[in-house]
Amino acid sequence: MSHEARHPETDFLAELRRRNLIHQATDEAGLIAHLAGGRRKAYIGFDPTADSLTVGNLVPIMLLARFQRCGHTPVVLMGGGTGLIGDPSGKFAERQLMTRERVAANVEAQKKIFSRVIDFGGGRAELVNNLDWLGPLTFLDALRDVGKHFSVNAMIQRDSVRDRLHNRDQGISYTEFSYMILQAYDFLHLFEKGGVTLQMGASDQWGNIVAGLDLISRRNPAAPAAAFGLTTPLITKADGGKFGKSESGAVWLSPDRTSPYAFYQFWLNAADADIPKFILTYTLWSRGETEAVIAAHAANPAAREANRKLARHMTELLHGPTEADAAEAAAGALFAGDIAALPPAVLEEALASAPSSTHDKASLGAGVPVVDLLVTVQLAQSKREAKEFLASGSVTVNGRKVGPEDRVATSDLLHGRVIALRRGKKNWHVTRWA
RNA sequence: GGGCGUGUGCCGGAGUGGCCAAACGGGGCAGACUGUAAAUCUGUUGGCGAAAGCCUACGGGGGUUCGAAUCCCUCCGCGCCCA
Repeated sequence: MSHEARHPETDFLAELRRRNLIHQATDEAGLIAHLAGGRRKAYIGFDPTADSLTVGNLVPIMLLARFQRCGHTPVVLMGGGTGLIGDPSGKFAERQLMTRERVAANVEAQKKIFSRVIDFGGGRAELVNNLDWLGPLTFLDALRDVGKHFSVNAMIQRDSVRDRLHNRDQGISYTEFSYMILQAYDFLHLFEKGGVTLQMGASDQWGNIVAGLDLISRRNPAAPAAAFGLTTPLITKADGGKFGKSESGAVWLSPDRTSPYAFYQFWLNAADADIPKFILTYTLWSRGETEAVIAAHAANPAAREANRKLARHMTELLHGPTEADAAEAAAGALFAGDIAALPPAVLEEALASAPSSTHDKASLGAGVPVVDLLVTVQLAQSKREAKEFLASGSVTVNGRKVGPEDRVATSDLLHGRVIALRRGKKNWHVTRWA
């Protein structure tokens, strides 16, 4: 792993500013001095709402990685406790509670992702679960020690709560209303017991972060607490679309949910106008490198050099060099040339990471209608849709355009075992016959 | 508690007894152009079927009618006004 070097910058805030990653910060001057004063600890919380995380979570994850590369100690906070309650921020409706088993399983599954970009060796980073301290907390203790410091008057002013209070469709339960108290308590706990002095997060977490700082200062009225908050801006796309969605839905960070191939494609397909921003926001490249790549892209976007480098970098970071190689090879084989002309070994290797399925070779004898194949392989949702695709000339078999009446047969097999289907410009599917 | 209004496809929003699987816009998908880009233009957008057609669908249930998203009853959600 290339956890070391590569990131010569040591001034965390300067690095973030260069990359336009600071949205809001409390007492920025104080924070600069604080970080300059030694090795510090900062944390970001992650909600275990699913068994994986998406590219939408990548900014905060990378934020911790950057923090580490600047010589500090990142702390990953898993919301094993708060996840049992549910964050009302940004939600228009009360959510159904997840079971304890579900939350615990999600926490375990998410843990794996962090070690890909953060080095947990030798105490260089920490991973904690707030269930460890929220679990034992009794209701009475929470009300006396924590709740007493919160003003309901202030709490109902919070956007996340106010929206729900004024929303005629959905109110907010006492449970979700209490969420911010728990999250504030997390900061207090980590500050007092763990020496954590900075909480970071996406801009929608500002309220929760400030609530934590508030609680810390109320609990320590004598000493002005050296605790800080920092948020990153919301990542938007140039065309106004939501970042993090591909044709097939959300882009996840674990390979079982989004294959390295699809992950690579996601970055490769970034719009020109988004490339500079994505490079600054997500890569770990040095100042020189980011500037060079961005300049090259501006000079000749059609070469797509920046797209490829970005896709390669991100895929390697999350899935490792071997998977990145495969994704790159597949992209080259499927989009850059004549697939039918590739030698067997190259083809086999190139397609290793592309979506695929296995079929019975015997059925090829009579010929399999492409219409049916498209459906079974899920390149089309229904037979009617499959016919539509075929009629509009959007389907190819081994790079050859086919029509509604066409069938695939033994003669279509590449090297006796593979038939490559494509629907539309970018949707490939490799069928293997045995 | 009373009155008025409203609930349509992925979303917004027309439609007020047959011509409605439902105008129009957005989004999605596909084609052309390209660079696996953006913008633009074109087509398409419930399911099954080669087709005729059949099935499911206009908040839930029931009814009137040859025929209902459209009329009636009732229930539910939401909004506004009065108490």
